[in-house]
Amino acid sequence: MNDKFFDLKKEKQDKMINGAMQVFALKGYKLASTDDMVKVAGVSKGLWFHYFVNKAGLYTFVSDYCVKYLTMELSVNLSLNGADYFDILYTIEETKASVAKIYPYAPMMIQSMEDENDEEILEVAKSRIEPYTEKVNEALAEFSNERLSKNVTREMLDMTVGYTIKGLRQKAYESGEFDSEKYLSDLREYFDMMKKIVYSKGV
Amino acid sequence: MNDKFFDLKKEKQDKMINGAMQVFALKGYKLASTDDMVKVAGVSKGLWFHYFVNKAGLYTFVSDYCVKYLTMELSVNLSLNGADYFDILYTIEETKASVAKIYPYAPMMIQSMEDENDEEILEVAKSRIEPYTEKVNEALAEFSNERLSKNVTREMLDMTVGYTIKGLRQKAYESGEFDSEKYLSDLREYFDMMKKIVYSKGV
Amino acid sequence: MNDKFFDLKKEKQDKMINGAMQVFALKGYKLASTDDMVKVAGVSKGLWFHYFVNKAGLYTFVSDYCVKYLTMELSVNLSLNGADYFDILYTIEETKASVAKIYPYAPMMIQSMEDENDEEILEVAKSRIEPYTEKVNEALAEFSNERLSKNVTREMLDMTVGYTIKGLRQKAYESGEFDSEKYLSDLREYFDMMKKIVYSKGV
Amino acid sequence: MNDKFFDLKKEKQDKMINGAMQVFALKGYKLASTDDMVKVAGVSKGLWFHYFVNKAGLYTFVSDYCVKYLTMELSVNLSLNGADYFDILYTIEETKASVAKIYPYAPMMIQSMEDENDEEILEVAKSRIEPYTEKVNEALAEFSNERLSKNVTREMLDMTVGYTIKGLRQKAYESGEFDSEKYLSDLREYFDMMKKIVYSKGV
DNA sequence: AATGAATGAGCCTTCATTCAT
DNA sequence: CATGAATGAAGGCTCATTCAT
Repeated sequence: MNDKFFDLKKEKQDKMINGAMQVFALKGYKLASTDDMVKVAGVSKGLWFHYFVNKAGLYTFVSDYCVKYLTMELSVNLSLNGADYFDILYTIEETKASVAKIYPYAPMMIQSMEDENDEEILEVAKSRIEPYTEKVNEALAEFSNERLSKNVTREMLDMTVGYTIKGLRQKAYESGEFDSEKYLSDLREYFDMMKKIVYSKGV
Repeated sequence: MNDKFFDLKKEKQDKMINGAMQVFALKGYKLASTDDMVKVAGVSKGLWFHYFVNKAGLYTFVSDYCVKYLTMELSVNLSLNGADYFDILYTIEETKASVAKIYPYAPMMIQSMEDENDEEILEVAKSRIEPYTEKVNEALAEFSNERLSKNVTREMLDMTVGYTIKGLRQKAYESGEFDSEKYLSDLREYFDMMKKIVYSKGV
Repeated sequence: MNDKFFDLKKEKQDKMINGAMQVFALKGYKLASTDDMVKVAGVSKGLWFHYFVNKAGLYTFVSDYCVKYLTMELSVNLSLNGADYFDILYTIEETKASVAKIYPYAPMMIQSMEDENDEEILEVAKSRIEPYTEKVNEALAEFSNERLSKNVTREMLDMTVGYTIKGLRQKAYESGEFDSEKYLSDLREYFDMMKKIVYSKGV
Repeated sequence: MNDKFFDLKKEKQDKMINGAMQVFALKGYKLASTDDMVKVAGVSKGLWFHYFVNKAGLYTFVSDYCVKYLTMELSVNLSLNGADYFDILYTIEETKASVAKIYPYAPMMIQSMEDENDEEILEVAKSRIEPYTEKVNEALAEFSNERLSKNVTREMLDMTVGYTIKGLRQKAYESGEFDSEKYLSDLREYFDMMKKIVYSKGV
């Protein structure tokens, strides 16, 4: 990319980042069209290529930016946190929800990257998401499995909770915009239930 | 479509159905290219149009076929079944796995139809899937919520189980082909855990 | 072409000739599709190629056949004829109209050949029509220009009469089928008028 | 269409209009290929669609433009005119010939529109030509039939003159380009003859 | 810096032609 | 002899990318 992008007014930078993120997140790499971005961001076609060389370069930048921004926010929020499994996850999703205030499609972009399967960009998508995954795993590592009911393994829990969060997130985008409120309240309800059934009684 | 398709040798019919199903399931309607299908099924470009008029016609046929085939199989398998929530679901997924023996991408096609969001074909995708959804709901209606622990609502259960099944199914396709064995064993393990934690003790 | 075509039952030969003639005459060489001919003649696609090798071969045969048939008929009809300019022309067109009883699109085919401008078949179309033109010219040569009013040259007469006949013929096909009656009566009316205004008074 | 077309340099606009007009006029709607236009106008394939959406849009624009331009010119030239039948017609054709200086295929395009029979575009072709037909009829209405010889009806005259003009126009294109000089001189000669034979003596 | 006109490779679709049955 | 399934080249159209202004 062309670093002079950062010399643009922050406002314009964000308009472009948001535009690209929205289109990439909603349609995936291949179906994201430059014309869509032109319309959504109100920035001429040539400019995208001026700063980001080509579509792949733009994707690389946006996915990178998205993950870095989120990871940074997580660094702040997670450091304060206790070690309950669901509280950690809630904090993470809460952080995403707060990021969505500035970059409304960031949570979906993260998801979109995980689901991306276009050959051309696969490697980029997968590699960029790693720092985020790592951060999450690191945080969850603090949680002691001993608190789990003997009926529940940590692997099973990670799996079902992971898929459920993903499902709820997609649901939160159903209106076209990210519904923060609904998302967090759905999550809270789900986590509350889970706490009751996966922890061992004595706790 | 051209009904003479059914006069072809069953083998060729299935080669075409499987080819189209694979490409549609993996890429979605818009990104599914006839060239891909030509490669995958070893059938020339013109022939698809000879039998199915256009891409939308092919999608309509394949999605229809896929759901009808599955629904038929479900009719057989579900009729024998008792009323345990997870047993019903397992039977359903077991049926999908058995359909995958003949149409390896049928389970993913069903999923793909639910996730489809291309304007041109949206209506078709959504309408074709309904008979299946109905069948499933009908089967699950037999299950009495009274058996659930008071910590668990039926809505929450449906939600988390639904998302988890979807997740496991996607995982089963990670190798490129549907891994039936792994899928059913993953499901079994998950369902076993769930049975222990969502049913009320006395049962 | 494959001469075995003539071993077919006359009825089938004519069905094929008529079918090809209709489609070529109505649409011109390039837009005439084999599928149309299949539909119109009720003869399978392969058969056309079996007897005529390719589309150009079929066109060559049909245009040739058409002109030869007409020329033959003209030989008969014109031999009986006196030497009035318009009577000769009327006889010619009357002959075409009678040919149309058996090959309804023959008159239009003749016209279509004159108007043909597809590169691939141009040469064929132009060369095949020559015997007919010659025949007509030969017949008209019998007419002595001396009868014309001094205001009218033979070239001018040929030209305007030629264009007008062509126009009336196209009009006669407007319904989709050749309207023999109307065509001849239009011609008669036109010729009657012309006789009155182009011949010198004394005649 | 995209109105920004009119922001192009007049020169390029005309290159495109002429290119499209030439190919449409010579081949008719269906056989007119964008590749031909690319070659003839030296303008890339994508650009036609950038400005005119699709082939039908381009035809609509060109036929519209062609008729409007001609009708405008006619408004100027016809207003000065007396009421002789052939003088009116000559002025009309003279106007076409002058339009051909800038848009060489405009006269043929007008003819092509009248002859067009492609289903997809039929309605467009017929409707666009109407203002021109009206204009012509309006002008000819000024002419009093009383001047005609009793041997000649107005209908017959309109018919034969119409067909002859059409024929001469086609002839004027035989070289590939419109031969204005030849066309007008042919017309003049024809009209001169006609004047002598269709008007009643006393005039 | 910013714009959008211009290009051409690629995809859907049609249709003459081939060939197995 | 007859059929129509099968093929692939060509045409309409889209879209990432380039470039003159």
